Amino acid sequence: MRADARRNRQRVLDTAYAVFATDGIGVPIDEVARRAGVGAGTVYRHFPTKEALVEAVVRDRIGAMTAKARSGVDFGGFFAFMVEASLANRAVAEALAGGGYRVPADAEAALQAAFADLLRHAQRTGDVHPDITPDDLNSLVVGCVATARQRGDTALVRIVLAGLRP
Amino acid sequence: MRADARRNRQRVLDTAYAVFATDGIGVPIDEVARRAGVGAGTVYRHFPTKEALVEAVVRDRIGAMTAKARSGVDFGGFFAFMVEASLANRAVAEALAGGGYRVPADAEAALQAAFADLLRHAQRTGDVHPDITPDDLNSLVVGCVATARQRGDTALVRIVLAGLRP
DNA sequence: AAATATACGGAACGCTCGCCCCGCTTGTCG
DNA sequence: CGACAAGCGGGGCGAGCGTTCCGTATATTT
Repeated sequence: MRADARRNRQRVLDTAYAVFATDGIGVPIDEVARRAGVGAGTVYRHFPTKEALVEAVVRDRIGAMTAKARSGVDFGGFFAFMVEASLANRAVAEALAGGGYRVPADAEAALQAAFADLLRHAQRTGDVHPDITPDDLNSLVVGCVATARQRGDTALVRIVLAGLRP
Repeated sequence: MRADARRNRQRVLDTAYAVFATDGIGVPIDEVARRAGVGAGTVYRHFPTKEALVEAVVRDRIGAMTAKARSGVDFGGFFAFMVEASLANRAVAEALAGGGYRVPADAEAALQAAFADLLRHAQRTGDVHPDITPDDLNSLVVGCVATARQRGDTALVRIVLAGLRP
């Protein structure tokens, strides 16, 4: 691959990352191209569809979340981290909520598996009610993100965590 | 106003009510017109913009919620009712979440006032933690709706209500 | 029944946006 | 340096949607 091509690809990716985080997945590709200082055709040469570009960005973020879950944080801390990350990145919030674009299945599965491990541990130590399932958690994260987005803070995560106690 | 005009207006309103409830605010006006058995021009004669039509529908639903809040239900029951109503009516859920179209200010204010009264009472009787504010509630409803929509049930409302206890 | 205002349907317009195409530029390699 | 492939920009196409327009139809009034 030619050097300028690789450079442009990275520029597009970085720009898309920033733009999608701020303005969400709805921004036109032309706008991403403009801010990256390239033509729309260049974007489409590197990412065959808009969805492919979104997926590249979201996959990266979900991967970072999974890594965080494996880094030794506790359950509550990770829950708060996910909500904060979604608040800081609108594209992630929209993808998790299932609005149109989907999170790549394998990345989502890895995240959920990591989250489920944290949950199991928290249930063993008595911090979380034993009836809660991993599925419940995903829904709760979506709800907390919606709440946090509307308010601009994550204060209400505490309420949910309090409700999860045995 | 001519008799057929009044009839058509009602048909459009009823159809919009059903279509927006099922498919959300995103459905094209042409689709509403088609299902109502009228032309698009007829819709626009009775409702100058799409937003006006949406507002008419949403205002009605918010009004029904406010009436429910004044009907003597308790706090938890009303909270669950709001979430269920939003789950049953996608347009309401989207309007409350602030996605694009706005709830008419006066209708929203009336609902919030009614909800705040219920909250105060619940706090006096010791069912809800005294630090919770009416604003917190609105956010929580949005979050619970997002959760409920993703899962298709409202089981997780209990978790939030549990977290609200003193 | 004739006259008139009112309402109707749906084609058409303008705009946005995802995506494609093609003439030109630029990096790479002998 | 020269030839050639690889890459680039941005105008253009088609689809979807909100909104408008106007020739036709119908309710109302006398």
